[in-house]
Amino acid sequence: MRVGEEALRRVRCGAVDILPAGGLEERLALSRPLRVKAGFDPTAPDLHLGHTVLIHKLRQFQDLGHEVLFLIGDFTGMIGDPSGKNATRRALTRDEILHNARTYEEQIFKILHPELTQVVFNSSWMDKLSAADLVQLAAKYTVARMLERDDFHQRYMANQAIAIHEFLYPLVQGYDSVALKADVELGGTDQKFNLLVGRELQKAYGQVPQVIMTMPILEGLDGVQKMSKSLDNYVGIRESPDEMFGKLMSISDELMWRYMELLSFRALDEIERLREAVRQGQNPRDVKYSLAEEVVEQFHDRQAAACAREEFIARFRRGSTPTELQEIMVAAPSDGMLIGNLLKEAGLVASTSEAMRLLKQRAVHIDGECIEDRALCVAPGSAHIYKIGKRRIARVKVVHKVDAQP
RNA sequence: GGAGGGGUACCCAAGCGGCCAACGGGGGCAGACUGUAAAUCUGCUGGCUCAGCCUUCGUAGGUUCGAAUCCUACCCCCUCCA
Repeated sequence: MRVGEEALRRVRCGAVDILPAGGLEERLALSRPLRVKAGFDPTAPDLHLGHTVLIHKLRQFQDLGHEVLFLIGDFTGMIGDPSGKNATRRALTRDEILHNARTYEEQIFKILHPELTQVVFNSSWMDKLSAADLVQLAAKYTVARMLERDDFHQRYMANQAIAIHEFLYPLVQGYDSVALKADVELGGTDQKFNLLVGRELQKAYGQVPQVIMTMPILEGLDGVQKMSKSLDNYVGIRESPDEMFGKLMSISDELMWRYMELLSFRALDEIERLREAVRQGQNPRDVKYSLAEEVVEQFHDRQAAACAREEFIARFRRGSTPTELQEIMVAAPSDGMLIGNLLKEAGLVASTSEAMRLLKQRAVHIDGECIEDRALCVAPGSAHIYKIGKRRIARVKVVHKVDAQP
């Protein structure tokens, strides 16, 4: 295997840090498949676009014939990485983690080559580690060096608590690299410290330290915080084309460029051209359309992406009702049901109080007609299209309730 | 072990006997506008049989005509000193 200039450029593209300098070139020159590791915390059952920045990079390594070690941190998940957070994180239960981990495997192969991917769980070696082994591991690193990590440092300086077990996280993650004999480890920029600990530990265990590579962190839909399930600012890779498309259209015009860089396969100069066009007065909406379409296509297919676009335009630009309507059945007593209760029963609102508010705000429509009368009583036997705001819409069929015999 | 600070709605955070369903900000939702579920502006944001009623301010009691606000006990979190 010869290291082509082009291949090297592709692998390096987008990375923030590659350490040590020149290390990647050396490894690639070894002419054997490298063991490329990336770890994922199974804290949420769904992978989202934030993860794909890293997974795309893994895929590029595979395209060059290297082997990917997709590590599911089921053991570390129970510690909860405090990286980038200003507080200790809640530890997950074993069941939650196992459930989440299982769904990961189904999802990653939308991007990765199965035959070049090894899915591994760090519990498989961590569970075997004895308390003595763990003490030995902990002896390989010092408190002072641990406190160098930015978030630990800040919390320490701010007199905020740092639990002892949080120190274990970087150690265990580093030990994973030892156990896997990783050649390269990828991670987000917030993982830099942990990745470096991996190098130290590999050295301490007599291995050649891995090359580390950090990728930018993708901001969530709010454009400020990192994309994460817990902040509900994410686009899951298993979401429907319409949902994905819509969510991507909801990002701000500014954030769109960031997504373009990190999620699109477009060449940099093409992105620059689009930027210029918008500066010249082209509607950024149209650029967003094409971005959303490209991303949907990555996880579904071309046709689904085109449909999603059509659907979006029809629904939000022209205000027409979606082609596929959700149908909801609600059972009402024979003398009818108040509109507030009906909306709640149909699951369109969380409470009758919310229904009342929305009625007052002129947000409720039945068959396109705005409803303001909170005393409106809907008799069973009817079926209409109920719309609340722009996005909540369903055909609600009101049926007769079978009264329980006294 | 000792001393101190704190637990308020989805989150942050005011309030410290009645004007508190609880200031303000974030988030969310809705309306207007629009070039988009962008931006901007406005409103809403505990529940219900909704111009009224019911339940919330760590938990359980108590004082009072009346408590998130005072008292007692308990639980939890944080800091400092050992």
